[in-house]
Amino acid sequence: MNAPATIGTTEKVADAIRSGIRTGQFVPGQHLVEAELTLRLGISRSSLREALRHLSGDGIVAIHRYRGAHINRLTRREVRDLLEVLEQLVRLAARLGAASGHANRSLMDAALDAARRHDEDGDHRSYIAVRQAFYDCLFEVAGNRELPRVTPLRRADLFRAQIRPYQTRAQQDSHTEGYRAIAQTVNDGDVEAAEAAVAALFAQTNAMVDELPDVAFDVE
Amino acid sequence: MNAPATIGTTEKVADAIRSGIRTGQFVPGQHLVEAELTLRLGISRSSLREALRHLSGDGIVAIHRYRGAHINRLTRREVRDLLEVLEQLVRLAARLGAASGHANRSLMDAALDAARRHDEDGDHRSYIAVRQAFYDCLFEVAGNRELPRVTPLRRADLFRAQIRPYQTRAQQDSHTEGYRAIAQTVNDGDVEAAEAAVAALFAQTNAMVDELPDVAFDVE
DNA sequence: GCCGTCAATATCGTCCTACGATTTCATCTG
DNA sequence: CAGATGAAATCGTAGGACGATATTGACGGC
Repeated sequence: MNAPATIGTTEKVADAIRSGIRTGQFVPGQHLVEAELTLRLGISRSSLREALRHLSGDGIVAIHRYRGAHINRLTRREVRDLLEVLEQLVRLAARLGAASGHANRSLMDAALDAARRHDEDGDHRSYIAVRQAFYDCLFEVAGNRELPRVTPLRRADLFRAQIRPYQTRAQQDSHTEGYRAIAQTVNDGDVEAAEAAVAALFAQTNAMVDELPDVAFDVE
Repeated sequence: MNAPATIGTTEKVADAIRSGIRTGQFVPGQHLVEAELTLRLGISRSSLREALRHLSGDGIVAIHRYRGAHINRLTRREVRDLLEVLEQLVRLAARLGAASGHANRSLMDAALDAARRHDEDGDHRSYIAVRQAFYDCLFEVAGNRELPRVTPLRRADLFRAQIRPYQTRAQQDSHTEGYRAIAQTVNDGDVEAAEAAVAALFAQTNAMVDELPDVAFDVE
């Protein structure tokens, strides 16, 4: 009864754009012309505009009156602010997950498996899958249903898309390893270690942001 | 250049509904019939639907396919989850605000003034104004622009609306005093005291939630 | 050659109508 | 009274229309 009986056009379109950002089909800063998108996606303008309005609420697209919608492109400062908030929420999730002893071991195991698989093939697509699976599991284990709603993961996808050209394979692996460390400590039920693992991951990410060139970000 | 040149219909409608929730014009659980709202607000169905889609992103209204939109009504558990997340974000804001020594004293002073004014007249409308002003100031002082975006304050408004009939004047005053304490500690630049003040406020709110009757919440 | 003005064009914002899809609800039947 | 049934209400999506505004490129003055 809680399952969405059928999926609506608006959601499909929003998902298409969101996943398009992750796959590189849409690039941050890109202008989204309504007429073109309605043709490409085979939908009406009404549905498209509803979807864009939905995405603008998540901070994924920005809508300027009479200038239309474009995929957001974050400034360095926006990224820093985003990471600062994200860290708190992920830390809370890790804390809750570690504290709930009866946690779904199997879920985190799945994330660990995904991480291992990533180590093997090392594709960018699999990196995305690992990230997605990791956070899904973490929120599931945390058991707080508000958390996935407010956590700006989709907005963080923008950041991921922006830095992709400048991210080395080593950095990616290191990041995945960070996920693994968090999953491990959460699984062990070690609250303090879990929080420390989250802090370490974000410290690393923040350091990377500091080293990235200006061109990776939008101008102030 | 960063100012929204003109305000669009969609935003106006969304604001109307949001403020309608705060003023009691719309009540949690209420079914929103498109035809009626378009008449009441004097807008087209397209604009209304865009606004509703926007609000659904904030978790203020829920949209079920072919059954329309209704103002969300939170369960006790949803409120607990919401408060848990909210506390972390407000704590971050307080920490940042207290740490940034050069903070806008005048802003927090305004919040304090509002709180004092509330103590005098004690109207519910002024309570809302205090709350709004307090959080606006806090986020301003914190200086993190992602914070106001993710903080589920609008969703907390739903909670406020639900518990209004069960909240005593003393509880309201106590809550306002909590705002005052946070503002004070942030103004003083005392990071630890600020975090403690936030924790105290939420401990109090959580205790209140535990004591509220079941009828104040939506059924599981 | 550079800069401001101005018209043409592209695009958006809003309103409107239409119609199939689905739920809701009163009614009928056994 | 339970379940079937059909009408009404409501929603979801499509598509067209038109004014409003931003963008672009041409034009002329300096």
